[in-house]
Amino acid sequence: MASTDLMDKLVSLSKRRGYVFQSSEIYGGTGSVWDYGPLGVELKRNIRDLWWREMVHMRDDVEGLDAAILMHPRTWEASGHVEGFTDPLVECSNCHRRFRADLPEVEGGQCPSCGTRAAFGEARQFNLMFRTFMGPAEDSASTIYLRPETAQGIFVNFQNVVTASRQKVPFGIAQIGKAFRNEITPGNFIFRTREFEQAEMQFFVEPGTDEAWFEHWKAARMAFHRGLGLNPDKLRFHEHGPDELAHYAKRAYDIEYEFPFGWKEFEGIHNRTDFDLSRHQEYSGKRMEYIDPATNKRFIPWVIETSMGVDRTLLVVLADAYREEAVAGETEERVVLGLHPALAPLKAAVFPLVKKDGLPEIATRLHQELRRAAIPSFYDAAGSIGRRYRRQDEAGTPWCVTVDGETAEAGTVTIRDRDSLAQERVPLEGVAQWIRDRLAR
RNA sequence: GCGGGAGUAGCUCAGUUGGCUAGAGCAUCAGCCUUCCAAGCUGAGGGUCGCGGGUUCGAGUCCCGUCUCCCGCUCCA
Repeated sequence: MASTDLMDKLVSLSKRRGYVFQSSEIYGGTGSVWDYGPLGVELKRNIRDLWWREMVHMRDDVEGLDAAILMHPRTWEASGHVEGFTDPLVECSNCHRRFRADLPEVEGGQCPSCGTRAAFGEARQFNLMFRTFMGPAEDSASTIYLRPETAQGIFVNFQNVVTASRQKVPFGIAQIGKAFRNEITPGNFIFRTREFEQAEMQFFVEPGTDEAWFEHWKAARMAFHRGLGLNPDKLRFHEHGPDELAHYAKRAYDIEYEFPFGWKEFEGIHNRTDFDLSRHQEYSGKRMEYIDPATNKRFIPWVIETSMGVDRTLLVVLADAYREEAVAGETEERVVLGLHPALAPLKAAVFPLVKKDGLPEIATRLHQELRRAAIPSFYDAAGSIGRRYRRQDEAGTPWCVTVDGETAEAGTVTIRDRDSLAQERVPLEGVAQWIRDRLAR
């Protein structure tokens, strides 16, 4: 399948089935902002929940946090974002490309792209941070920012968490939340948006142990994505060269996925050194040192960060799951979202084979039972049985349970597998357990 | 912000040199049919043709303006 095609198909399927809608569509849409529909919100929750389970619940050395989006403005001076995210840019009058005003060539009056000795015009300020006002009075004293990354909420709470949780270094703090950036070039569906969600963890370590922990988290995070069932051939690491490193990073690896529009990062593992805590110590005047209770050694911890884009991961999951395949005896291909069952918005759909002979009643009861067993289920009696299977294929539902003529006599139903199309007869009262067993795998 | 492309139903589109009440397929909904993989039958809902102005007896169609989206340009999750 042609790759740009695939993106169009994903956008289209997302809207058709209720995964992703464009924001404010009735007003013509808002650039680079997207809403998650009924299935999308479930998929996103599942991604968050799996991440949280692995990063927080399954570990003794990571604590959770949910910090506010609005933070004291000094935070962003300390973090370097006021400086690093505000670039004076000039535009070449010949090729219309923009460049940082402080590039040597530009200062020398030559365009780095087309090489002409071009007129650059006035430098304009590009601020990548969203600005708003704290309090109703619009004066400069109350200007604050929407956080451009969630990490700072963790750093400013470092001492609070140490005290409250009684954790000892090495340990981490994890949180999931929204961040905002006025990207110059948003695009590619939900890949680069101006409002986005991060799932990130800052792991605090003693200086000198940072390299080992970096390797640990690098491996752990890749293992996580493989565990989601993603095609390993489409996953890889990319190490940042010296000129790619962010202002705070000593070493950085991206985890990249081969999207239809190329290999792109959807998670970063960064060695942030002691940059952030040191800067907060400097700017706030508060001690950011950690005192090892065993040795009384004092140090500002180094930080290994894992930062995953939730929306990007959702796009990875959709792109990786989408397939079209021929069905024996049919001209139409079927569209399947082969989502890992743990990610699938609906785990099961329940159908009466036909709308008579009491089949709908039995199916409805089973549907209710599944829901009570915490198995998200969907009841559908509309259209032919094949049509209903196909609808669930597109929704990514792994199992369809059909109540048929044998159900009343033999007490069994069929469970149809989304990927193999195979059907298995299972006792009516054993359906919930059958599904639970497979979800636990 | 700059350059290019595009806006007609949920989707894909048709709509003639301006001319009847703006259509089709798919999708959706209701009913019928149907005992396992989208294809049958009957019916229904859904459009101020992106928005505003102009020309005209008459504008989806022509003119002007405007908005939005998509694609490309020193950003990163």
